[in-house]
Amino acid sequence: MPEPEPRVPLTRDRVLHAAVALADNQGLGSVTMRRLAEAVGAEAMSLYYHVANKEDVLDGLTTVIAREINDTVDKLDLPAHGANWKNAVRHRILSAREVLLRHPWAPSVFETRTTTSPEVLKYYDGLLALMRAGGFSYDLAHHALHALGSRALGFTQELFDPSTGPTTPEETAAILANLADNLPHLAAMMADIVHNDPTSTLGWCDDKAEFEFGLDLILNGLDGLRDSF
Amino acid sequence: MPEPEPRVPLTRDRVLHAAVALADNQGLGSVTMRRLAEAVGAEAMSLYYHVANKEDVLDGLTTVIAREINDTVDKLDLPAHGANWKNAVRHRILSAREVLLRHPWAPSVFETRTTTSPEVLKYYDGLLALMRAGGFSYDLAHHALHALGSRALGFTQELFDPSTGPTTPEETAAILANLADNLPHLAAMMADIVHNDPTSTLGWCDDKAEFEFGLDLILNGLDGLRDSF
DNA sequence: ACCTGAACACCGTTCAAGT
DNA sequence: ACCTGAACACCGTTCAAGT
Repeated sequence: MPEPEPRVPLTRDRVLHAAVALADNQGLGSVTMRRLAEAVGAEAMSLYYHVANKEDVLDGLTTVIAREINDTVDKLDLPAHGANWKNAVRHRILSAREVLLRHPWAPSVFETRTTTSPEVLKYYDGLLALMRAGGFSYDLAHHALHALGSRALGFTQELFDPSTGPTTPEETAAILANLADNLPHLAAMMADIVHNDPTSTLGWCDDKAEFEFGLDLILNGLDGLRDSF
Repeated sequence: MPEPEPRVPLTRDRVLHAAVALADNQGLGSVTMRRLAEAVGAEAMSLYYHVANKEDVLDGLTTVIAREINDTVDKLDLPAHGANWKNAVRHRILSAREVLLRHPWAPSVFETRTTTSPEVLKYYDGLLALMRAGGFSYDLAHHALHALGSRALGFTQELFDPSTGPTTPEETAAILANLADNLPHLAAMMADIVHNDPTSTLGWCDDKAEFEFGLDLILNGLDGLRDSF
Protein backbone atom coordinates (compact mmCIF):
# COMPACT_ATOMS: atom_id res chain seq x y z
CA MET A 1 0.00 0.00 0.00
CA PRO A 2 2.25 2.83 -1.23
CA GLU A 3 -0.47 5.49 -1.43
CA PRO A 4 -1.32 7.28 1.82
CA GLU A 5 -5.03 6.90 2.56
CA PRO A 6 -6.42 6.70 -0.96
CA ARG A 7 -9.90 6.26 0.48
CA VAL A 8 -10.52 9.69 2.00
CA PRO A 9 -12.19 11.74 -0.72
CA LEU A 10 -10.72 14.90 -2.15
CA THR A 11 -11.90 18.21 -0.77
CA ARG A 12 -11.07 21.81 -1.45
CA ASP A 13 -9.87 22.02 2.11
CA ARG A 14 -7.75 18.92 1.83
CA VAL A 15 -6.21 20.25 -1.37
CA LEU A 16 -5.37 23.59 0.22
CA HIS A 17 -3.85 22.12 3.35
CA ALA A 18 -1.79 19.77 1.22
CA ALA A 19 -0.60 22.82 -0.70
CA VAL A 20 0.45 24.53 2.53
CA ALA A 21 2.36 21.43 3.63
CA LEU A 22 3.99 21.17 0.21
CA ALA A 23 5.06 24.82 0.29
CA ASP A 24 6.33 24.48 3.86
CA ASN A 25 8.41 21.43 3.04
CA GLN A 26 9.53 21.88 -0.54
CA GLY A 27 9.09 25.56 -1.21
CA LEU A 28 6.50 27.48 -3.17
CA GLY A 29 8.08 26.56 -6.47
CA SER A 30 7.10 22.95 -6.00
CA VAL A 31 3.43 23.79 -5.67
CA THR A 32 2.34 22.81 -9.16
CA MET A 33 -0.97 21.26 -10.03
CA ARG A 34 0.74 18.01 -10.92
CA ARG A 35 2.85 17.73 -7.79
CA LEU A 36 -0.01 18.89 -5.60
CA ALA A 37 -2.19 16.15 -7.07
CA GLU A 38 0.54 13.62 -6.41
CA ALA A 39 0.82 14.74 -2.79
CA VAL A 40 -2.87 14.19 -2.38
CA GLY A 41 -2.93 10.85 -4.16
CA ALA A 42 -4.77 11.88 -7.30
CA GLU A 43 -4.22 13.02 -10.84
CA ALA A 44 -3.64 16.67 -11.68
CA MET A 45 -6.94 16.97 -13.47
CA SER A 46 -8.90 15.81 -10.43
CA LEU A 47 -7.95 18.99 -8.63
CA TYR A 48 -10.02 21.04 -11.03
CA TYR A 49 -13.14 19.54 -9.60
CA HIS A 50 -12.45 21.16 -6.22
CA VAL A 51 -10.55 24.22 -7.29
CA ALA A 52 -11.09 26.61 -10.18
CA ASN A 53 -7.46 26.84 -11.28
CA LYS A 54 -4.03 27.55 -9.89
CA GLU A 55 -4.82 31.14 -9.01
CA ASP A 56 -7.63 29.77 -6.89
CA VAL A 57 -5.16 27.50 -5.10
CA LEU A 58 -2.93 30.50 -4.34
CA ASP A 59 -5.92 32.52 -3.12
CA GLY A 60 -6.83 29.58 -0.92
CA LEU A 61 -3.30 29.47 0.44
CA THR A 62 -3.62 33.04 1.72
CA THR A 63 -6.97 32.20 3.27
CA VAL A 64 -5.51 29.25 5.18
CA ILE A 65 -2.59 31.31 6.45
CA ALA A 66 -4.77 34.30 7.31
CA ARG A 67 -7.04 31.98 9.27
CA GLU A 68 -4.03 30.68 11.19
CA ILE A 69 -3.08 34.28 11.93
CA ASN A 70 -6.60 35.14 13.07
CA ASP A 71 -6.76 32.08 15.31
CA THR A 72 -3.55 33.27 16.93
CA VAL A 73 -4.30 36.96 17.38
CA ASP A 74 -7.89 36.41 18.49
CA LYS A 75 -6.52 34.83 21.66
CA LEU A 76 -4.53 37.90 22.62
CA ASP A 77 -7.31 40.06 24.03
CA LEU A 78 -5.10 42.89 25.25
CA PRO A 79 -6.61 46.12 26.55
CA ALA A 80 -6.68 48.68 23.74
CA HIS A 81 -8.51 51.67 25.17
CA GLY A 82 -6.76 55.02 25.01
CA ALA A 83 -3.00 54.88 25.05
CA ASN A 84 -3.06 51.08 25.23
CA TRP A 85 -3.94 50.88 21.53
CA LYS A 86 -0.29 50.94 20.56
CA ASN A 87 0.72 47.99 22.68
CA ALA A 88 -2.29 46.01 21.50
CA VAL A 89 -1.61 46.70 17.81
CA ARG A 90 2.06 46.01 18.28
CA HIS A 91 1.46 42.59 19.82
CA ARG A 92 -1.14 41.72 17.24
CA ILE A 93 1.26 42.46 14.42
CA LEU A 94 4.21 40.72 16.02
CA SER A 95 2.02 37.65 16.57
CA ALA A 96 1.01 37.68 12.93
CA ARG A 97 4.68 37.87 12.07
CA GLU A 98 5.42 34.74 14.07
CA VAL A 99 2.86 32.81 12.10
CA LEU A 100 4.45 33.99 8.86
CA LEU A 101 7.87 32.90 10.08
CA ARG A 102 6.50 29.37 10.04
CA HIS A 103 5.49 29.82 6.39
CA PRO A 104 8.32 31.77 4.78
CA TRP A 105 6.73 31.46 1.33
CA ALA A 106 3.51 33.16 2.45
CA PRO A 107 4.53 36.82 1.94
CA SER A 108 5.29 36.27 -1.73
CA VAL A 109 1.85 34.73 -2.18
CA PHE A 110 0.13 37.61 -0.40
CA GLU A 111 2.03 40.01 -2.63
CA THR A 112 0.84 38.46 -5.85
CA ARG A 113 -2.87 38.27 -4.99
CA THR A 114 -5.09 40.65 -6.89
CA THR A 115 -8.02 40.03 -4.61
CA THR A 116 -8.16 40.23 -0.83
CA SER A 117 -9.31 37.16 1.05
CA PRO A 118 -12.22 37.70 3.47
CA GLU A 119 -10.02 36.19 6.16
CA VAL A 120 -7.50 38.97 5.60
CA LEU A 121 -10.27 41.54 5.75
CA LYS A 122 -11.28 40.05 9.09
CA TYR A 123 -7.73 40.58 10.33
CA TYR A 124 -7.87 44.21 9.25
CA ASP A 125 -11.20 44.64 10.92
CA GLY A 126 -9.62 43.53 14.18
CA LEU A 127 -6.78 45.99 13.73
CA LEU A 128 -9.27 48.76 13.08
CA ALA A 129 -11.13 47.86 16.27
CA LEU A 130 -7.97 48.39 18.28
CA MET A 131 -7.25 51.74 16.64
CA ARG A 132 -10.78 52.92 17.16
CA ALA A 133 -10.51 51.99 20.84
CA GLY A 134 -7.41 54.15 20.88
CA GLY A 135 -9.36 57.13 19.64
CA PHE A 136 -8.47 57.05 15.95
CA SER A 137 -10.80 58.71 13.48
CA TYR A 138 -11.75 56.46 10.58
CA ASP A 139 -9.73 58.73 8.36
CA LEU A 140 -6.57 58.30 10.42
CA ALA A 141 -7.14 54.56 10.74
CA HIS A 142 -7.42 54.39 6.97
CA HIS A 143 -4.15 56.21 6.50
CA ALA A 144 -2.63 53.97 9.14
CA LEU A 145 -3.51 50.80 7.25
CA HIS A 146 -1.88 52.19 4.14
CA ALA A 147 1.17 53.37 6.05
CA LEU A 148 1.62 49.96 7.62
CA GLY A 149 1.08 48.20 4.32
CA SER A 150 2.30 44.63 4.44
CA ARG A 151 3.77 45.35 7.87
CA ALA A 152 0.23 45.16 9.24
CA LEU A 153 0.28 41.45 8.41
CA GLY A 154 3.76 40.99 9.81
CA PHE A 155 6.17 41.17 6.92
CA THR A 156 8.18 43.75 5.04
CA GLN A 157 9.82 43.89 1.69
CA GLU A 158 13.53 43.93 2.39
CA LEU A 159 15.55 45.05 -0.58
CA PHE A 160 18.92 43.93 0.60
CA ASP A 161 18.99 40.21 0.65
CA PRO A 162 20.91 39.13 3.72
CA SER A 163 21.04 35.50 2.71
CA THR A 164 23.27 36.16 -0.26
CA GLY A 165 25.97 37.92 1.71
CA PRO A 166 29.44 36.50 2.13
CA THR A 167 30.19 34.47 5.19
CA THR A 168 33.91 34.59 5.90
CA PRO A 169 35.72 37.68 7.26
CA GLU A 170 38.08 37.50 4.27
CA GLU A 171 35.23 37.81 1.82
CA THR A 172 33.77 40.59 3.91
CA ALA A 173 37.00 42.55 3.79
CA ALA A 174 37.34 42.03 0.05
CA ILE A 175 33.82 43.26 -0.60
CA LEU A 176 34.24 46.28 1.61
CA ALA A 177 37.40 47.22 -0.27
CA ASN A 178 35.62 47.00 -3.62
CA LEU A 179 32.68 48.91 -2.29
CA ALA A 180 34.77 51.73 -0.93
CA ASP A 181 35.63 52.98 -4.40
CA ASN A 182 32.16 53.42 -5.81
CA LEU A 183 29.93 53.22 -2.78
CA PRO A 184 31.75 55.11 -0.04
CA HIS A 185 28.83 55.58 2.32
CA LEU A 186 27.59 52.03 2.02
CA ALA A 187 31.12 50.77 2.63
CA ALA A 188 31.56 53.02 5.65
CA MET A 189 28.21 52.01 7.05
CA MET A 190 29.00 48.34 6.76
CA ALA A 191 32.47 48.80 8.20
CA ASP A 192 30.93 50.68 11.09
CA ILE A 193 28.38 47.96 11.76
CA VAL A 194 31.01 45.25 11.58
CA HIS A 195 33.07 47.32 14.01
CA ASN A 196 30.24 47.76 16.46
CA ASP A 197 29.31 44.12 16.36
CA PRO A 198 32.18 41.91 15.25
CA THR A 199 29.96 38.84 15.41
CA SER A 200 27.68 40.22 12.72
CA THR A 201 28.23 39.02 9.21
CA LEU A 202 28.15 41.51 6.42
CA GLY A 203 24.68 41.70 5.04
CA TRP A 204 23.13 39.92 7.93
CA CYS A 205 20.73 41.91 10.05
CA ASP A 206 18.57 41.10 13.00
CA ASP A 207 15.29 40.86 11.14
CA LYS A 208 13.19 40.99 14.27
CA ALA A 209 14.91 44.08 15.65
CA GLU A 210 14.64 45.84 12.29
CA PHE A 211 11.00 44.93 11.92
CA GLU A 212 10.24 46.30 15.36
CA PHE A 213 12.24 49.47 14.74
CA GLY A 214 10.23 50.28 11.64
CA LEU A 215 6.97 49.25 13.23
CA ASP A 216 7.54 51.41 16.30
CA LEU A 217 8.51 54.36 14.15
CA ILE A 218 5.13 54.16 12.45
CA LEU A 219 3.11 53.40 15.57
CA ASN A 220 4.72 56.26 17.48
CA GLY A 221 4.04 58.60 14.61
CA LEU A 222 0.41 57.54 14.51
CA ASP A 223 0.12 57.93 18.28
CA GLY A 224 1.09 61.57 17.91
CA LEU A 225 -1.70 62.12 15.40
CA ARG A 226 -4.46 60.46 17.42
CA ASP A 227 -6.07 63.62 18.74
CA SER A 228 -5.45 65.98 15.87
CA PHE A 229 -6.29 63.99 12.73
CA MET B 1 10.96 43.61 -45.06
CA PRO B 2 8.83 42.57 -42.09
CA GLU B 3 11.67 42.31 -39.59
CA PRO B 4 12.76 45.56 -37.90
CA GLU B 5 16.46 46.10 -38.46
CA PRO B 6 17.67 42.53 -38.69
CA ARG B 7 21.18 43.83 -39.30
CA VAL B 8 22.00 45.35 -35.94
CA PRO B 9 23.65 42.60 -33.90
CA LEU B 10 22.27 41.29 -30.66
CA THR B 11 23.66 42.70 -27.42
CA ARG B 12 22.96 42.12 -23.77
CA ASP B 13 21.93 45.74 -23.61
CA ARG B 14 19.65 45.48 -26.61
CA VAL B 15 18.04 42.38 -25.12
CA LEU B 16 17.42 44.08 -21.79
CA HIS B 17 15.98 47.24 -23.28
CA ALA B 18 13.73 45.14 -25.48
CA ALA B 19 12.59 43.34 -22.33
CA VAL B 20 11.76 46.67 -20.67
CA ALA B 21 9.77 47.77 -23.70
CA LEU B 22 7.98 44.43 -23.79
CA ALA B 23 7.07 44.64 -20.11
CA ASP B 24 5.95 48.25 -20.50
CA ASN B 25 3.70 47.46 -23.44
CA GLN B 26 2.46 43.94 -22.86
CA GLY B 27 3.03 43.35 -19.17
CA LEU B 28 5.62 41.32 -17.32
CA GLY B 29 3.85 38.06 -18.08
CA SER B 30 4.69 38.41 -21.74
CA VAL B 31 8.40 38.61 -21.07
CA THR B 32 9.28 35.04 -22.01
CA MET B 33 12.48 33.99 -23.68
CA ARG B 34 10.59 33.10 -26.83
CA ARG B 35 8.62 36.33 -27.10
CA LEU B 36 11.62 38.40 -26.13
CA ALA B 37 13.59 36.78 -28.91
CA GLU B 38 10.79 37.50 -31.33
CA ALA B 39 10.72 41.16 -30.29
CA VAL B 40 14.40 41.40 -31.02
CA GLY B 41 14.23 39.53 -34.31
CA ALA B 42 15.98 36.33 -33.30
CA GLU B 43 15.33 32.84 -32.03
CA ALA B 44 14.88 32.11 -28.34
CA MET B 45 18.12 30.20 -28.16
CA SER B 46 20.14 33.12 -29.46
CA LEU B 47 19.41 35.03 -26.29
CA TYR B 48 21.47 32.58 -24.27
CA TYR B 49 24.58 33.83 -25.95
CA HIS B 50 24.11 37.28 -24.37
CA VAL B 51 22.30 36.37 -21.21
CA ALA B 52 22.81 33.52 -18.77
CA ASN B 53 19.16 32.59 -18.35
CA LYS B 54 15.83 34.13 -17.55
CA GLU B 55 16.82 35.07 -14.00
CA ASP B 56 19.65 37.03 -15.54
CA VAL B 57 17.16 38.87 -17.74
CA LEU B 58 15.11 39.80 -14.67
CA ASP B 59 18.22 40.94 -12.82
CA GLY B 60 19.09 43.03 -15.84
CA LEU B 61 15.63 44.53 -15.84
CA THR B 62 16.16 45.88 -12.33
CA THR B 63 19.53 47.28 -13.35
CA VAL B 64 18.03 49.17 -16.28
CA ILE B 65 15.26 50.61 -14.12
CA ALA B 66 17.62 51.45 -11.26
CA ARG B 67 19.85 53.26 -13.74
CA GLU B 68 16.87 55.28 -14.95
CA ILE B 69 16.12 56.15 -11.33
CA ASN B 70 19.72 57.14 -10.66
CA ASP B 71 19.84 59.30 -13.78
CA THR B 72 16.75 61.09 -12.50
CA VAL B 73 17.68 61.60 -8.86
CA ASP B 74 21.30 62.54 -9.58
CA LYS B 75 19.98 65.71 -11.20
CA LEU B 76 18.18 66.83 -8.07
CA ASP B 77 21.11 68.17 -6.05
CA LEU B 78 19.09 69.55 -3.15
CA PRO B 79 20.78 70.87 -0.03
CA ALA B 80 20.86 68.13 2.59
CA HIS B 81 22.86 69.54 5.45
CA GLY B 82 21.25 69.52 8.87
CA ALA B 83 17.50 69.74 8.91
CA ASN B 84 17.41 69.82 5.10
CA TRP B 85 18.11 66.09 4.95
CA LYS B 86 14.45 65.29 5.19
CA ASN B 87 13.39 67.36 2.23
CA ALA B 88 16.26 66.01 0.15
CA VAL B 89 15.46 62.38 0.98
CA ARG B 90 11.78 63.00 0.43
CA HIS B 91 12.28 64.42 -3.04
CA ARG B 92 14.74 61.71 -3.96
CA ILE B 93 12.26 59.01 -3.04
CA LEU B 94 9.30 60.71 -4.71
CA SER B 95 11.38 61.09 -7.87
CA ALA B 96 12.22 57.39 -7.79
CA ARG B 97 8.54 56.70 -7.42
CA GLU B 98 7.74 58.67 -10.56
CA VAL B 99 10.14 56.53 -12.55
CA LEU B 100 8.46 53.40 -11.21
CA LEU B 101 5.05 54.73 -12.19
CA ARG B 102 6.25 54.56 -15.78
CA HIS B 103 7.13 50.88 -15.27
CA PRO B 104 4.32 49.44 -13.15
CA TRP B 105 5.75 45.93 -13.45
CA ALA B 106 9.09 46.93 -11.92
CA PRO B 107 8.20 46.56 -8.21
CA SER B 108 7.27 42.92 -8.62
CA VAL B 109 10.61 42.28 -10.30
CA PHE B 110 12.54 44.06 -7.54
CA GLU B 111 10.64 41.98 -5.02
CA THR B 112 11.62 38.66 -6.51
CA ARG B 113 15.35 39.35 -6.89
CA THR B 114 17.59 37.40 -4.56
CA THR B 115 20.60 39.53 -5.37
CA THR B 116 20.91 43.31 -5.28
CA SER B 117 22.00 45.07 -8.43
CA PRO B 118 25.03 47.37 -8.09
CA GLU B 119 22.90 50.11 -9.57
CA VAL B 120 20.47 49.73 -6.68
CA LEU B 121 23.36 49.83 -4.23
CA LYS B 122 24.43 53.09 -5.85
CA TYR B 123 20.98 54.49 -5.21
CA TYR B 124 21.21 53.49 -1.55
CA ASP B 125 24.65 55.03 -1.32
CA GLY B 126 23.16 58.32 -2.43
CA LEU B 127 20.41 58.05 0.15
CA LEU B 128 22.99 57.37 2.83
CA ALA B 129 24.95 60.44 1.78
CA LEU B 130 21.89 62.60 2.38
CA MET B 131 21.26 61.07 5.79
CA ARG B 132 24.85 61.47 6.81
CA ALA B 133 24.69 65.12 5.79
CA GLY B 134 21.69 65.37 8.08
CA GLY B 135 23.73 64.13 11.03
CA PHE B 136 22.67 60.46 11.07
CA SER B 137 24.97 57.93 12.70
CA TYR B 138 25.68 54.95 10.48
CA ASP B 139 23.69 52.87 12.90
CA LEU B 140 20.60 55.06 12.56
CA ALA B 141 21.03 55.26 8.79
CA HIS B 142 21.13 51.49 8.70
CA HIS B 143 17.92 51.20 10.67
CA ALA B 144 16.42 53.86 8.44
CA LEU B 145 17.07 51.85 5.28
CA HIS B 146 15.37 48.84 6.81
CA ALA B 147 12.46 50.91 8.09
CA LEU B 148 11.93 52.42 4.65
CA GLY B 149 12.25 49.06 2.95
CA SER B 150 10.88 49.15 -0.57
CA ARG B 151 9.60 52.65 0.12
CA ALA B 152 13.18 53.86 -0.27
CA LEU B 153 12.92 52.95 -3.93
CA GLY B 154 9.50 54.48 -4.28
CA PHE B 155 6.98 51.71 -3.92
CA THR B 156 4.99 49.99 -1.22
CA GLN B 157 3.22 46.72 -0.93
CA GLU B 158 -0.46 47.58 -0.72
CA LEU B 159 -2.55 44.72 0.55
CA PHE B 160 -5.92 46.03 -0.46
CA ASP B 161 -6.17 45.96 -4.16
CA PRO B 162 -8.02 49.08 -5.25
CA SER B 163 -8.33 47.97 -8.85
CA THR B 164 -10.66 45.09 -8.05
CA GLY B 165 -13.18 47.22 -6.22
CA PRO B 166 -16.69 47.78 -7.48
CA THR B 167 -17.39 50.83 -9.53
CA THR B 168 -21.05 51.75 -9.25
CA PRO B 169 -22.66 53.26 -6.15
CA GLU B 170 -25.15 50.38 -6.12
CA GLU B 171 -22.40 47.80 -5.90
CA THR B 172 -20.72 49.90 -3.23
CA ALA B 173 -23.86 49.97 -1.14
CA ALA B 174 -24.40 46.24 -1.55
CA ILE B 175 -20.87 45.47 -0.46
CA LEU B 176 -21.04 47.76 2.53
CA ALA B 177 -24.24 46.04 3.65
CA ASN B 178 -22.62 42.63 3.43
CA LEU B 179 -19.53 43.87 5.19
CA ALA B 180 -21.44 45.40 8.07
CA ASP B 181 -22.41 41.99 9.43
CA ASN B 182 -18.98 40.43 9.75
CA LEU B 183 -16.62 43.37 9.40
CA PRO B 184 -18.24 46.23 11.27
CA HIS B 185 -15.19 48.47 11.56
CA LEU B 186 -14.14 48.02 7.97
CA ALA B 187 -17.68 48.76 6.85
CA ALA B 188 -17.90 51.83 9.04
CA MET B 189 -14.54 53.08 7.83
CA MET B 190 -15.50 52.72 4.21
CA ALA B 191 -18.88 54.31 4.78
CA ASP B 192 -17.13 57.21 6.50
CA ILE B 193 -14.70 57.67 3.66
CA VAL B 194 -17.45 57.52 1.08
CA HIS B 195 -19.33 60.07 3.15
CA ASN B 196 -16.39 62.45 3.42
CA ASP B 197 -15.61 62.21 -0.24
CA PRO B 198 -18.61 61.15 -2.34
CA THR B 199 -16.50 61.13 -5.48
CA SER B 200 -14.28 58.39 -4.11
CA THR B 201 -15.04 54.88 -5.18
CA LEU B 202 -14.96 52.13 -2.62
CA GLY B 203 -11.53 50.64 -2.52
CA TRP B 204 -9.95 53.41 -4.47
CA CYS B 205 -7.41 55.49 -2.65
CA ASP B 206 -5.14 58.31 -3.60
CA ASP B 207 -1.97 56.31 -3.95
CA LYS B 208 0.28 59.34 -4.00
CA ALA B 209 -1.24 60.86 -0.88
CA GLU B 210 -1.05 57.54 0.98
CA PHE B 211 2.53 57.00 -0.10
CA GLU B 212 3.50 60.44 1.16
CA PHE B 213 1.62 59.98 4.42
CA GLY B 214 3.53 56.81 5.24
CA LEU B 215 6.79 58.25 4.02
CA ASP B 216 6.45 61.38 6.11
CA LEU B 217 5.53 59.35 9.16
CA ILE B 218 8.82 57.50 8.86
CA LEU B 219 10.93 60.51 7.93
CA ASN B 220 9.53 62.56 10.80
CA GLY B 221 10.20 59.71 13.19
CA LEU B 222 13.76 59.44 11.98
CA ASP B 223 14.23 63.18 12.27
CA GLY B 224 13.41 62.94 15.95
CA LEU B 225 16.12 60.33 16.44
CA ARG B 226 18.88 62.19 14.61
CA ASP B 227 20.68 63.51 17.66
CA SER B 228 20.04 60.73 20.13
CA PHE B 229 20.65 57.52 18.18
C1' DA C 1 32.09 34.49 -32.49
C1' DC C 2 27.46 34.34 -33.10
C1' DC C 3 23.14 32.12 -34.21
C1' DT C 4 19.80 28.21 -34.86
C1' DG C 5 16.70 23.56 -35.16
C1' DA C 6 15.42 19.85 -32.91
C1' DA C 7 14.53 17.97 -28.67
C1' DC C 8 13.64 17.41 -23.50
C1' DA C 9 11.36 18.01 -19.30
C1' DC C 10 8.36 20.49 -17.48
C1' DC C 11 4.00 23.76 -16.96
C1' DG C 12 -1.55 24.93 -16.70
C1' DT C 13 -5.66 23.65 -18.73
C1' DT C 14 -9.59 21.51 -21.84
C1' DC C 15 -12.39 17.96 -23.07
C1' DA C 16 -14.31 13.74 -23.86
C1' DA C 17 -14.60 9.65 -21.47
C1' DG C 18 -14.91 6.57 -17.72
C1' DT C 19 -17.15 4.95 -12.87
C1' DA D 1 -20.92 13.38 -8.47
C1' DC D 2 -16.33 12.56 -8.81
C1' DC D 3 -12.15 11.20 -11.17
C1' DT D 4 -9.01 10.30 -15.24
C1' DG D 5 -6.14 9.79 -20.01
C1' DA D 6 -4.95 11.89 -23.82
C1' DA D 7 -3.96 16.02 -25.85
C1' DC D 8 -2.86 21.15 -26.56
C1' DA D 9 -0.38 25.24 -26.17
C1' DC D 10 2.79 26.97 -23.86
C1' DC D 11 7.33 27.35 -20.79
C1' DG D 12 12.92 27.39 -19.87
C1' DT D 13 16.87 25.16 -21.30
C1' DT D 14 20.58 21.83 -23.54
C1' DC D 15 23.14 20.40 -27.18
C1' DA D 16 24.86 19.45 -31.47
C1' DA D 17 25.08 21.72 -35.62
C1' DG D 18 25.40 25.39 -38.79
C1' DT D 19 27.79 30.09 -40.68
